[in-house]
Amino acid sequence: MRYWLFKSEPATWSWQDQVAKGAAGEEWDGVRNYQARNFMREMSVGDRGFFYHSQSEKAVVGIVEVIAEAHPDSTTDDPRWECVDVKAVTEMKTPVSLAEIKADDRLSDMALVKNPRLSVQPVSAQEWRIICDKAGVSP
DNA sequence: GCCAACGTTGGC
DNA sequence: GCCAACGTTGGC
Repeated sequence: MRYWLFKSEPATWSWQDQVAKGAAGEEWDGVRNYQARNFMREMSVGDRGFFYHSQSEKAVVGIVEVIAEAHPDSTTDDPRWECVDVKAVTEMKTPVSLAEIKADDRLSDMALVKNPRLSVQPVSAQEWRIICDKAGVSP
């Protein structure tokens, strides 16, 4: 199983919206970036991902699970764009802020820090554990 | 609201 | 295939 991070503007698609979809989940549509799309193509059902709120909040707020592998993005006719489906799994007891992530030397290699514009990115098993620990949830 | 960084587009 | 222009993103 691999770990990922999904970034979303809460005004467009928030953690609360994701939770409201329940076990049925929702497609992670709207990605129009090749790097992000390629990461989604690498995902398998059962992979876990952090749900990150960009803009005003700038914090990891929850954990989602991949429930369908990459398929055409229903919001466009352009066959280049694909997306996976994810469902909400766990809400962070304590959201982990970007400032907190930047302040931790062990997390300095994260794409979130190095390439903040990449909307879907991989997370190492170690980074996963560290952030879950900060969030007060089990990995 | 501003600005820097980055990715994409289109002309050559 | 290169590069300039442009649009978008996201942190501050």
